[in-house]
Amino acid sequence: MKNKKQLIMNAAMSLIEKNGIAGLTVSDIANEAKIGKGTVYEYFKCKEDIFYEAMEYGLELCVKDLEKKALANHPDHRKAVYNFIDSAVEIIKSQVFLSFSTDSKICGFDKDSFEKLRNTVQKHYVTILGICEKINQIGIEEGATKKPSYPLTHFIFSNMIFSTVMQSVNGTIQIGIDLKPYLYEMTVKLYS
Amino acid sequence: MKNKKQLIMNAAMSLIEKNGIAGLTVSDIANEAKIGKGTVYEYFKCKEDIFYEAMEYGLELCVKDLEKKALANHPDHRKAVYNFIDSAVEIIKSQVFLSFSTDSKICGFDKDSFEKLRNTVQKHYVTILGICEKINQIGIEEGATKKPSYPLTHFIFSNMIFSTVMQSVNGTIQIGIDLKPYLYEMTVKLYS
Amino acid sequence: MKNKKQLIMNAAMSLIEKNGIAGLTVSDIANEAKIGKGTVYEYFKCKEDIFYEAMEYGLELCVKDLEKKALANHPDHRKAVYNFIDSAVEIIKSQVFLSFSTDSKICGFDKDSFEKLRNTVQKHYVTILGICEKINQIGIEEGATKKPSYPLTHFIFSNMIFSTVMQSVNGTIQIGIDLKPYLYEMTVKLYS
Amino acid sequence: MKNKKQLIMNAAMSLIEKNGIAGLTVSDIANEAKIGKGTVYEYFKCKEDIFYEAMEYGLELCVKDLEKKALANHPDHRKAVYNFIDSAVEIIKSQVFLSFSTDSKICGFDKDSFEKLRNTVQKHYVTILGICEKINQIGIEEGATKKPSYPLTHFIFSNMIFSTVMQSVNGTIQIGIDLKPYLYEMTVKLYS
DNA sequence: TATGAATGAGAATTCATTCAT
DNA sequence: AATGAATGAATTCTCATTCAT
Repeated sequence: MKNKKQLIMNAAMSLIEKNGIAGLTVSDIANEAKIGKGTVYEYFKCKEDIFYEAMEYGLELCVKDLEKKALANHPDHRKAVYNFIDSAVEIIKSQVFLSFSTDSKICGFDKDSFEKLRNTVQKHYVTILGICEKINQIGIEEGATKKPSYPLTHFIFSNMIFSTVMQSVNGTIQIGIDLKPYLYEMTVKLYS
Repeated sequence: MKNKKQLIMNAAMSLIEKNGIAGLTVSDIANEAKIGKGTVYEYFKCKEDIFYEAMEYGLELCVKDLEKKALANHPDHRKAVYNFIDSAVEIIKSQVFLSFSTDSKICGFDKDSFEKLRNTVQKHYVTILGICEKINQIGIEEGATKKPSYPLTHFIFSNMIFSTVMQSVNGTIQIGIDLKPYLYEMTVKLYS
Repeated sequence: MKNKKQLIMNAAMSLIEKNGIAGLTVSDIANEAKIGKGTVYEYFKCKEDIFYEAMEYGLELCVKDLEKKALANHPDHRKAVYNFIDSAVEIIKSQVFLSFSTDSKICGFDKDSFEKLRNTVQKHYVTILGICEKINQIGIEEGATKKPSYPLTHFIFSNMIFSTVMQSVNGTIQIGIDLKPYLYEMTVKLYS
Repeated sequence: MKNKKQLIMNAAMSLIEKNGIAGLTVSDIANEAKIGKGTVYEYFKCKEDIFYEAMEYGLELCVKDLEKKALANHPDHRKAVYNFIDSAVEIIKSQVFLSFSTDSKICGFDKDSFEKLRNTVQKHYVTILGICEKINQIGIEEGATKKPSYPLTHFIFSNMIFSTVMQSVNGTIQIGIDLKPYLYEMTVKLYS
């Protein structure tokens, strides 16, 4: 059984997805979590803390998931990128990508708390870039890609995947072709 | 002199940057715009309309700016990409990129209004992709790039520029190297 | 017509008398003042400020009243003391005596705000002691009293009047005799 | 070892002194008493009962203390008044004087409970006036004072002591002279 | 047109009280 | 007996919106 804190954070996440950050209320969170309103305050000092802790919690879960799935079962390079994309789809759907984005500056509540969140994001980015590097390592071994001159390429790779997947999932762009092979093709070019 | 409507929208933008969407109030907007609170309601039906109209307004300004700058003075391919990056920096700093992002789903207020905003975004994306295509046309003429098999590449290009610039501007990533040459190098690879 | 701030303070005073400090609510204050709840917050930052400002305001009114009445129409010594008692009855009934009492330390909200209130009380005490001195001056001229060796006597005099009147008004003590002549007699003894 | 009930009442007293009545919470009482919150409700029906019982309990202790100390060791009149003053200082410091004061009408919670408290106060006043009478009896025997025409004088005497001591202890008045001899002098005058 | 005082619905937060352990 | 997690009613406070001027 999940503990109450996680229940509250999950409820908050799911409500943010439904109503946006400006529409998030503690009453709704309590209802969604099927607990009393007062109970929320036994676990969190204030509403903003729920937001920021939920972001950090979701972020951690996602990065762990990404880490586990991307390189599971000794994939070849193409499979590893596909896994990365699949994981990205999950993450986007769970809305945690929000916290990867510095748009959280805008979505968030105040600058101080945002700083704390940004630090967490940066910490997790290190892990993500490490995953990207391992994926590219496979590509290098296969002769498909090269080692990039700067780690920034890994960053561009992960951003390409996440931004494309996000806009595809959310319908901002309508794409007629199969995304995965195309993104793989682009990946190979980026690391060429 | 700007008209009142623009004054209000600019005030809203600047406040969103400072306090986030959850912290946006009509009182603050009126103060920032140095007009009366009641006057705001002479120009906008409700607070959410300010948000959405400001987004659309800013978006339009930005895309126009992008269109004008990127291809000004018959640039070569590298210069055109550099111009695109410069314009992206401006756009990011003005926070309008928010509306490009489907995170606005999360930042926004309700799903119906979001649909309207998304349609505007899609319309502008067409313009942006057109700009990207024109830029690449220059690359093709120089022999630096090829015509991509799918327009999605233009989309990936613009996302690469915007996401990298955004995170650089906002400090989520610290980059030791000079961004422009590196992004140009990646552009050439993407379109190879 | 009284201004809104005074309306709110009067409402608060009257409710404190009815329900005590622990029972004071902003909703009740708004209802009593026949204004909207939000309006209260246009005039006061928070509930505690209403309490402290009302105390200071009431205190000032009372001291002014005391000053005006006690020595009105060139009274003889007995009449001056009687006037003082009459004014004390008014003050006690209006509940402002609360703020004379350091019990406000207990009734109040926090130590910092209490300090501010105490300073106001001390300031007004100076005025009150001045009134007492003037009253005694009349007694001296009549040969009824003497100048006390210390001003503390004035203080004891005013406390005697206020505490006796308070407990008589509130019914803590039941007194069979006519209070005024008795208190006058005691006054003469104190200043003998 | 004190029993739980007394522990709770002492905790409440000490918290009222710190935070005022409006700031008194059952949680704080439980913490201060180092017992569980639920345990408080094993000994008291509700929060207000703690307040009123604590008042009565403290009052009883004080009056007993006053009774014991004032006339201990066959004091002369001056010594008896000094003892009374010393005891008053103790009582003021323990904050129970609050319940002597009809300001408790304001500090308290509701009128019914206040009636009960007032009855207790009146009962104890009888004892106090008895003590004052005994003290004055000594004065009469010494030829220093006379029997007052009304018992109200005892009341005025005790009020003079308590109000002066209270405001001295709490700092509302700053007194340069030694309080005890002065109050004794006044006492003799009152009973002259 | 422009204003900002007034409002009250609704949000955040507190806390007395209960009850399962 | 003792506890403290859970609760929701009640409270403080906010702020979008209105409307008289």
